[in-house]
Amino acid sequence: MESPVLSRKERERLMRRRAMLEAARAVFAEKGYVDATLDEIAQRAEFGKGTLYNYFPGGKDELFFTVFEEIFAQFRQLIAQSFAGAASFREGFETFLRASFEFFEQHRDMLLLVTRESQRMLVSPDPERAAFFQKHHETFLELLTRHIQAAIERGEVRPLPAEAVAHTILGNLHGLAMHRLLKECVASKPQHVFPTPEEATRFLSTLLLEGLLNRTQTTGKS
Amino acid sequence: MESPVLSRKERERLMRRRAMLEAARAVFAEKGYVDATLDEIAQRAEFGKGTLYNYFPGGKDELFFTVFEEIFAQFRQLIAQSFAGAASFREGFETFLRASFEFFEQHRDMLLLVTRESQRMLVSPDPERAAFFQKHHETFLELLTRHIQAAIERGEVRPLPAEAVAHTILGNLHGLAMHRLLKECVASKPQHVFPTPEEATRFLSTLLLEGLLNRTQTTGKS
DNA sequence: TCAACAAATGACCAATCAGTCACTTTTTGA
DNA sequence: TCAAAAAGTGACTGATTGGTCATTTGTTGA
Repeated sequence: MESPVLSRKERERLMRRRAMLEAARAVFAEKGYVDATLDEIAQRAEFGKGTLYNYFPGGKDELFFTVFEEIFAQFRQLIAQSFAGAASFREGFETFLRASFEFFEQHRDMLLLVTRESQRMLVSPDPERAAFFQKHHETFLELLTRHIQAAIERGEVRPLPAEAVAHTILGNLHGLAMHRLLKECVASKPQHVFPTPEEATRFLSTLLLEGLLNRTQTTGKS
Repeated sequence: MESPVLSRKERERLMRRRAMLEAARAVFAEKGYVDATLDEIAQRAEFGKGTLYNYFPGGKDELFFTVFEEIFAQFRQLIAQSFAGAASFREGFETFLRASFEFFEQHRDMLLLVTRESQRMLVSPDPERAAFFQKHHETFLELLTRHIQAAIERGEVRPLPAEAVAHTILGNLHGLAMHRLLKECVASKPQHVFPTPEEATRFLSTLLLEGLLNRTQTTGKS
């Protein structure tokens, strides 16, 4: 990002850091914050536990926060790119949904990690943790709110409180992604409801943009 | 429920059980499952820790599951009552939303508890916990799905997959309740967006039933 | 080659806490 | 009244695990 040339040592150090973060992400996703142990992360990264502290002096917390910083940065980028250059709110919105479902499908471990920890941390009794997650959460809301507010002013979207709409959209996205993941995991029903990101997008787009009420009743039924 | 007359001993035993469950609920809500300690629960209930094991031989887990059984039972009742006797889906749906927001407002600790633990437990690595929460989650979905499916068949609601709609509704409900709670807690913005359950209901009802898109564009703007 | 420095390591320590059980207190009913 | 049974108790134990640091291993450059 800043300096184009790094010494071999610096590059190696970054590689090791990366390996540790990958291991941490995998273990956190599989076990959750509390049940994840530094021993397992160290083992998975093929380092001694002490070495972790060379790279992340803050220990478990620093690893955890860093993992989330990266996930959140990716998601912020996803929001920005989806709406950039869209001709209408609807178009940007559907691009955003599609990209998100694809993102969660490709990074299932992140979805699990976010589900397991993000909501929980928002209301953590530890004020530092709560503040970290609330800050990022608000950033997402602001990014989305901007586009929604603009769409409302253009008359594309109903005049509802934009921030609440943003919150709703994020909640729905996460909820539906989880719904798909759960349906897949719970053995009783083999297929999940929306096999492709495209179908999930259509469903959520229809529901949120057009509403639940049926507007084609004019012909009557049967 | 079964026997109308209980001996004094039996009644006293039930009262003590109740006190322990109240204490457990409070501590779980405040600290979360992992950080809640049996010592604190015992102290809060004004019993020795050993006594807890007389009433809940399964220890921490049994206390936790029992607390959730009760919350879930209350919420099932709330769903059933809301739709019973409603003239239309819309009416039942709005009653359900209103009752839910009021429920969460009165039982803030339950909302926190559910937020903190329920999602997390749905994807718990412990299969027993995951199964317990998935079972209850599916029951909620089924209850709602029934009403939605009927509304679709009556032509009141768009022909969308009913179960996915149910999932979406539950997610939105929880999400908006959390949004209100967070706005209240985070000091930066003193007021929350929807001060009353009624306003929250109107917002969510409009959004989900009518959709985001503005349908009053015929007059054009300004 | 090797001394000086840097990095890696994992045995160890201290803290936490669920669960146990030998002991104390209360209740019972004869 | 009082012995036996029931209920209550909290100090203790064993297991877990985040974090430390003395030691080992590897690297550098003269």
